[in-house]
Amino acid sequence: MKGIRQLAEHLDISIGTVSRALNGKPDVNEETRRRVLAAAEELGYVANQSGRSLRQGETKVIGLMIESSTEAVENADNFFIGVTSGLQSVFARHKLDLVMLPCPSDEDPHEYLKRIVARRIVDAMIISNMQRIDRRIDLLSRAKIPFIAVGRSLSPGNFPWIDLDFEGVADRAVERLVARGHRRIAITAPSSEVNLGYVFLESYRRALERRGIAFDPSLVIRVKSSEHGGYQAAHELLVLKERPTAVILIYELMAIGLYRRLMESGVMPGRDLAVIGFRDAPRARFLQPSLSCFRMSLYDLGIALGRTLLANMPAYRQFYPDDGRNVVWPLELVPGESDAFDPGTGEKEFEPERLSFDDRTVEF
Amino acid sequence: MKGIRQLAEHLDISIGTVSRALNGKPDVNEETRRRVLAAAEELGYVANQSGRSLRQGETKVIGLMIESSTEAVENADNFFIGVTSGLQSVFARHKLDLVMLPCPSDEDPHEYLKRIVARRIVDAMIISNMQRIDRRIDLLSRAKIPFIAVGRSLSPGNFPWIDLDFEGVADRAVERLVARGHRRIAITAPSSEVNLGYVFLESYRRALERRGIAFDPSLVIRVKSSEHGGYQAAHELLVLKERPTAVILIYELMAIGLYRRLMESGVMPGRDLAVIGFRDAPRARFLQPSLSCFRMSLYDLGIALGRTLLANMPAYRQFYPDDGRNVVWPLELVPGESDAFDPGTGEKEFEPERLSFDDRTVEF
DNA sequence: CTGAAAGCGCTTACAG
DNA sequence: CTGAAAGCGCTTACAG
Repeated sequence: MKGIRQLAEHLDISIGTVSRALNGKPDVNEETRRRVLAAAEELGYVANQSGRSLRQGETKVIGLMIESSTEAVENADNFFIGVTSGLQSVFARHKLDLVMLPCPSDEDPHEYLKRIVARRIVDAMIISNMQRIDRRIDLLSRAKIPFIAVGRSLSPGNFPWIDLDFEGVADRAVERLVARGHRRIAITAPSSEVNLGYVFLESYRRALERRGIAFDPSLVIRVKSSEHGGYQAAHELLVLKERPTAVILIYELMAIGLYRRLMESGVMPGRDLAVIGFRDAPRARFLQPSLSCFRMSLYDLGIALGRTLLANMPAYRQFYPDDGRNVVWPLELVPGESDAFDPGTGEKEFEPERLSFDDRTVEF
Repeated sequence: MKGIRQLAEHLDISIGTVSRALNGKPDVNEETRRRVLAAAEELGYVANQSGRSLRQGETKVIGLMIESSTEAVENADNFFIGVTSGLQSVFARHKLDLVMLPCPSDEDPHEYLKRIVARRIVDAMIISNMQRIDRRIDLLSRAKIPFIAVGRSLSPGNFPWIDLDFEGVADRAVERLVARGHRRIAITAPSSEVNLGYVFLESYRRALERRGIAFDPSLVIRVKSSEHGGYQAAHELLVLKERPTAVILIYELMAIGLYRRLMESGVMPGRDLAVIGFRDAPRARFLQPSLSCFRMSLYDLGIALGRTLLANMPAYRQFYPDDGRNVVWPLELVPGESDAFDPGTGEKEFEPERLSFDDRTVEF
């Protein structure tokens, strides 16, 4: 089966009628529609997207830009594939397809996006990994391509975004640690210009301030946002002259590297150092002792992103009258054992289970 | 800037000449070309892809289908993002763009692919997660869409694929373990119909046979190919009446869950049970004791996939005369500490470093 | 309810 | 070397 013309000839009707039948237009005889649908199904006809797009001026495709730099990939930890399901469940209602657009690591993200946008491959974009100043916002605004950003940016202009509640995370983490008596609380921060690093650090600083604790720049450990960065962060903590009694991590995977480096030095998270992680990545769930961290539903975030994006597209706005913009997405604390260390007594508050390899419960 | 017409009017020449200049056709005055290129750059003109595709009958887009079922996602562990870089480096030479097409988890992968193919969104496909019988092969062959599969399948017909060397992995793992005196060697296998499970299991069976060891079905542990599956696998190993002394894992992330469950029972990999893992996932690198496993370059695999795919596309075949099909991709053994256990003496061969939390090297 | 025709933005024989 | 024109496969006013 080639095109609509062949299908029309096969049915001995005009292509216009075939098109109308296929697209559910009301002014088609039901019997005709039935025949058309049956023939299309039988012959496996599906409209060529280029033809449709050219005529309609829209592609029915929405792009999710993914940075494939090593660091971004490490961080992602399936963040995007998780969000994807939620996005698709929204888009499916409107027969919109989602494609993930990986920016080659040797190409400038701005140039890549420019090319994709100019070629009109997609009707709208979802961008993430927002930088402190992110020129992509200006690019998309000028090109009048609807978009939504996963994350805020200092770049001027109003634009729709949804960001994680870094303020809430930092505040609750500090609150929890201070309640246990911690005063020297370190924090990790990304070494790049990614905006969330600034937001998180500023939130941490304010959380300390609210509790009358002076901000100490030496307790801000700048490392790559990766497992290896976590390893490095632990190393830097261990060599600090005045060591902190607690550390708050950014990025889900840092905890794994941090644990490893600490344990190499015989420092046990939750016993010798309180650790609070960020998002509970699937990988991190297997850490021992269990990590106190924050949880969110990637699926629900995907739905919110999808709805907010569509609410910003003229053709779909009507379906999402209540979906505005600029949501701060809450995360829920998942208490674990990693922050049980009490700096006052120098002891942990409770005995984490199954810590020692000698605590055998099955004879082998 | 809208279309080529506006650009042509601005330059006061015909759209045909603009098109030829932009597309590097030889029959264009160099001065004219220079002017066209400059104006396009200045006005930010890029050809509308739908127009091109419709006229040329090709989209210059290659799709990488991704299954977003929970299990597939868990397994992926950034496998695809790793391969993506290699693919893009090949495609970039031909101005081909790569898009990742995530199949919604509630949609049948076959139907999804059918829709994508029929809509002519891509010129060629890369498919993976091959099933024992995989109807997508037939679908793509019939539709005459060039494709390459990451993985073999029993489905009939010749088709290009590249698969990992499961035979080599199984054989070297068994060889290594047998050399250390193991006779009861368990293996994990996926509980699904994914073809690599069958290939791996058969390879393991033959590897045992070559060394005169009887195949024992009770030593085949069927679990989900995920961290949690690894956890379950360890559990099943622990309750076996006649316990194995070694286990070979499939899928990169299983090791993490397996380690956890073993340690909960005081069973130390490398000391009480020999463990050999599959691919050295970034996550698994942080395991203690270090995992003996197999390594490969995802980037190089991506390049090979890209070249082999293009060698199967009429328009690009000429550039890749030497790239055939059906490569079995080798993996390299990375010896670790996890298979140091000697079943004869019941002792490990060497003391894995930094195993005990009491082996402190830094005072805290 | 249906058909004939225009036209979306391109590329490419073809004529000059 | 350039321009005018055809046509890729659709959808959609428009006429009947």
